[in-house]
Amino acid sequence: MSAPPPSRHPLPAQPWLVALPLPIPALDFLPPHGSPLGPGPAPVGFRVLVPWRGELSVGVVVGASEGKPNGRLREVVTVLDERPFAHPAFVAALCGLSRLARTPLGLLFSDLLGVGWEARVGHEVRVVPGADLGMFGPKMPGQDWAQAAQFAAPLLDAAREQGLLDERFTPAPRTVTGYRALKEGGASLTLRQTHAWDTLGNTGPLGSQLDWAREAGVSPSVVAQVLARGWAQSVQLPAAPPELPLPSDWTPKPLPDTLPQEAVWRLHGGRERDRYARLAPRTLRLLELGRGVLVLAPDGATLRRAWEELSGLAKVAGTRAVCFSGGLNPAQREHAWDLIGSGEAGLILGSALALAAPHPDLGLIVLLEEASDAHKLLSGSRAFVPELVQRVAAAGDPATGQIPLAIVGCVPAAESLIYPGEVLPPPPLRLHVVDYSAPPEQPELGPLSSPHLKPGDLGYPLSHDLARVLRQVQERGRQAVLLAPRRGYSALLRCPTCQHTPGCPNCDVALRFHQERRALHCHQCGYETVIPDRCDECGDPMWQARGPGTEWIVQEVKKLLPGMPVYRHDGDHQDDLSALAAGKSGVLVGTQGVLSLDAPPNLALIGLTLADTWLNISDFRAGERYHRLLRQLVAWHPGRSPLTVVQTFQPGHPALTCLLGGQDAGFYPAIEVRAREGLGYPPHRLLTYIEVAARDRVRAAQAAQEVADTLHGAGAAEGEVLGPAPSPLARVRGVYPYQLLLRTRSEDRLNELLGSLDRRFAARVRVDVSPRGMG
DNA sequence: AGCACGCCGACT
DNA sequence: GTCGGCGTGCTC
Repeated sequence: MSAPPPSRHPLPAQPWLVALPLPIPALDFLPPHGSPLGPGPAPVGFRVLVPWRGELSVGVVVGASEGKPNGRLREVVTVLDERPFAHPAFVAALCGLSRLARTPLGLLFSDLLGVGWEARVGHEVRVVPGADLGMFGPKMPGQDWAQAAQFAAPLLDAAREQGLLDERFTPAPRTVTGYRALKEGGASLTLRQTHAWDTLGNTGPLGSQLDWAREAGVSPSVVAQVLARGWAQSVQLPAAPPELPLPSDWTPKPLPDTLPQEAVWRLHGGRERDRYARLAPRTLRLLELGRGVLVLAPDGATLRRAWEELSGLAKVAGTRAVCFSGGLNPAQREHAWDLIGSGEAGLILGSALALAAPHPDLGLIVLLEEASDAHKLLSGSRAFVPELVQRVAAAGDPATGQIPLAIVGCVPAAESLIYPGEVLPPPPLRLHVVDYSAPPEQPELGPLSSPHLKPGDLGYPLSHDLARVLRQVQERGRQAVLLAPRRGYSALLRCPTCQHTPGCPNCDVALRFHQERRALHCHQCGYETVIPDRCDECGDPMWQARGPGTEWIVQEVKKLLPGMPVYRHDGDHQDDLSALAAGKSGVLVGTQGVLSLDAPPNLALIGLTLADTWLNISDFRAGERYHRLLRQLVAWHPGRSPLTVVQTFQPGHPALTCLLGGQDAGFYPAIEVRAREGLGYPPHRLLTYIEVAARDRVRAAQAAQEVADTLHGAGAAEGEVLGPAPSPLARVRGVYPYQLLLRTRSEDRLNELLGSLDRRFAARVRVDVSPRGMG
């Protein structure tokens, strides 16, 4: 950070590879001349300032350049850090993924490094002694150091490129605007104003006019007058460290550490709190040894609960816990990062953004709910966090090697079963299945089955069984939660005469019906329209709703239980649930998102109104996802086991029946692993999704075929390439996507095949090496 | 991502 | 004759 002496290095230094937060590959820059870091190895994970399009931009050093030094390279202007800003294992993981997935490294960095892209430095410039900047115009730096901000950045860069600019950088802590008393002022002050001025002089600078007024015991208008009359001025003061979320007081009672010692291990089953209790002794021991523990959660709700359960351990171990996620403001992020990098905070809990955490000695990474789809980033890189976490753990520390990885969650992903570990026993279960498909002589599936129902007389969308227990909930003043498979009133609106369903003009999907807004809404692109009076196919004025959504269920419950408070919680609408949280009787209707809330304390009943929606998705993970939802539901309440009613047309699905059979959380994933063997699905093969899309349908189809031909030309075997096929949504946001799937045995093989696609095609080609939620 | 360059349609 | 659409290519 000090001024580089204006001497030139005689040796041609090896360029550094620098990632910028842009969707481009890492670029080469020469080390800063005169820097002590110059001739040594590239400072991986350190941030640098580099010339970029006439200005300066922050980048992260990812390694030494492999190519031969190109004569026209620019130099790094300064190194911003004194220790790695991103963990070297994180950098290595991103480089590896970037190579395999053909994702620009900069895109991965901008998605996954959530702090530090703003250089917090003072920047001063002057002309190199003896040089003349006159050719750049009149307003250029002179012999004395001056703030760089006064000069035009492109002109400074031109001088920099010519080697005519001397620059120095100094750490610039965050500041806040404050107020300081001046000895001399302008117009004279009143009595009160003099008092305010006096107070400010005695206390020293204060952070705001309001603080100042409060301190002096006067009204804010008085201090404003002191300022206006020139007896005080605003100054930049170093900002106090921002407040970070407080750790919880709670610590789990000490248990012996019986967890595995392997490099990668897992812990599944039981209730969430049981798993944290088992994890606590290992975490505590590592923290006491001064090592770091990083816990990664897929979503805000899981992170909040992990923070509740684990953050109290840090204090016991004599260190600090920090929470790092998108919820922090920039000042908090910088402060938390500083605490991590210095080793002051040993326990780090966070979202994917915490994966870069530069703790100097990580002793364990804990990945929560590895099967959750929320681990799939929705932003540009579409990275899958568990895949990255594995790479980070494997890359490890140059000194200590692989970082141990613990995979912890409700139900193991089929991919996790290869690792050693433990499955905790399931919590007590009270489950009742309502069979919508069955004639009445079906055997009883639970304590509340009604053997005398006639077909078609089961009740829909609330079955008679569910209605009866709902009435009991009301009579006894208890609480119930009903899950509907979707928001809105119903899945779709259909003409009973001609079966026509209004579709989205942009996306070729059926529009969802929203009763409340009297609107048809596309859940794909957001298109919204009013409900047409008549079917635009046959002109019939009648419409019929199909497939219950939250609005419909709310309406049914209100009809069934007059006087019972009914609340709704979904993506469109969140009622105030404080009455439920206080234990008052009521029914909550929501989508799967209600699982991110704390279970209502008096919960006696959970109803899954139409389970089949989780199975009808054409995705080979549908069964796994459905099973996980069921397990999460029955383990939701931390202390009791509410009656769970599942209404379904497929009561024999193993994802459901294995719960009734008392199997543990590892049982169903093992079934999945066996079933997927013959299908060539993960974990037996790596699945890669390739999308070829263009505005013009024919061009997209031809390019997709060309991609397939290229893969076959590169030696792809029968069964390694599937497709191309038009996407199930024939048109999305105005483009026609075609899709291909690769099923490869190994990463090397995948890399080989993808290598053949490293050229231009007549349509946009996108590769996803960890696809989720597709057929 | 931005931003420039470049090549074809509707307009002051 | 230009203005402007977005396809293609580059940034060290």
